[in-house]
Amino acid sequence: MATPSMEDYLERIYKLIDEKGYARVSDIAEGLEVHPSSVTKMIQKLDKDNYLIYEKYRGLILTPKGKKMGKRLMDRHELLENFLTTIGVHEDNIYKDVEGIEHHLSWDSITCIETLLEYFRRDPNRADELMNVRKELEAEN
Amino acid sequence: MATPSMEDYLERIYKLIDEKGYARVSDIAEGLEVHPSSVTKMIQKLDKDNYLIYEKYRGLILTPKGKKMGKRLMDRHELLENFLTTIGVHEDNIYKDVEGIEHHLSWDSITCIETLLEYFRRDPNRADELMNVRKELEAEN
DNA sequence: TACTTGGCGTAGCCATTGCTATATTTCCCC
DNA sequence: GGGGAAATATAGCAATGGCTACGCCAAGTA
Ligand SMILES: [Mn+2]
Ligand SMILES: [Mn+2]
Ligand SMILES: [Mn+2]
Ligand SMILES: [Mn+2]
Repeated sequence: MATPSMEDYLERIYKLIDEKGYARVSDIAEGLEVHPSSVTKMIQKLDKDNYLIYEKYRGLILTPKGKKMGKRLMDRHELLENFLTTIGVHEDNIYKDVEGIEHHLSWDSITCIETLLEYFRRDPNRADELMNVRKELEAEN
Repeated sequence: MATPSMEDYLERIYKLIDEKGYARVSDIAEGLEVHPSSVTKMIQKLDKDNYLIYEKYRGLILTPKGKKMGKRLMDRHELLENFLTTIGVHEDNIYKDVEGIEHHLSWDSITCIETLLEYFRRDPNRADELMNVRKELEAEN
C-alpha cells in the first residue's frame, strides 16, 4: 500500500507527464514544495515498488501500475476540489484541505461524494438553497 | 500546533473524562489501539505543551486549553461522522475515514460541512433525492 | 574538446510516532 | 504490613519523510 506521501508524489508525477510529457526531479520538487533530494529518495522507493522505472540522471516513466494509480489519484484530487468548491469553501483553503484529506477516504466515501456532486449538478437550485441555509445560519450569529 | 496524533490522543482523553470522569493510560491505549508505552510518551508531550497536567502513576487532568481543544476535536469528529452517514457511506468505513480526515480540514471547511448537514436536516426530502441519484447512477453500471 | 554550471544523487542528521523489553510503582489481598 | 500482580514508565530500536552538506554527471558554451 502507498503512503500519503507516496500518493502525493505519484499524483504529481502523473500530472506532470500528462501536461508536459515528462517529470523532472526539479519540477516535482517545486510542485510539492520539497527539496530535490527528497524527490530523489522517494523516486527510488516508487521504483522499488514498481510504480515507475527510474534511470539515474536520465528520467523516469510510469509503469502500467503507476499510470493506473496516478490517474485515480488525480481524479480523486479533482473530485474533492469540486466538492469543497460546491459546498462553499473559500478558494484559499481548498488546495491544502484536499491535499490532506485525499489520502484518508475509502473508495466508498469517494463514491458517495461523487454522488453528492451529481446531486447538486442536476439541479442548480439545490446549491442556491444550500447558500440560503448558509446565509440564515450566518444571520443567527 | 498539535499534530494529528496529538489530536487523536487529546480527543480520546477528553471523551474518556467526559464519559467516565477519568482517563487512564490503559483506557486511552485501548481506544486508540496503541500500546500503553506509546500513551505514556504522548501524555508527557501533551503535558509539556500544557494541554494537561500529568502526575506519573497517578493520573492527569486537562488544562483549560486542553479542555477547549478536546471539546472542539470531539465535536469535529462527530460532525464528520454525521456527514459521512448522511451522504450514505457504509457504517464500517465511517470511523476509519473520519479518524483520517478530521486533522486535515480547515475550520472554513468544517463550517461548510456543518451547513450542508443543516441543509439536509431541514428537509428530509433532500436526502431522499440524494439516494435517488445514487440509485440512478448505480443502475447505469 | 575542455570547462563550467545547474541539476541530480548520496550520506547522514533530525523529528515523529510507533514498537519491544525491561524497570518501577501502586494497589489489592492475605 | 508485606507480596505479588497489574498498571505504568523508561530505554532503546525502527520506519517514515523531511532537511543540509557535499559529491557527481552531463549538457552547453567557449
Ligand atoms: Mn495530498
Ligand atoms: Mn493531491
Ligand atoms: Mn484521527
Ligand atoms: Mn477522531
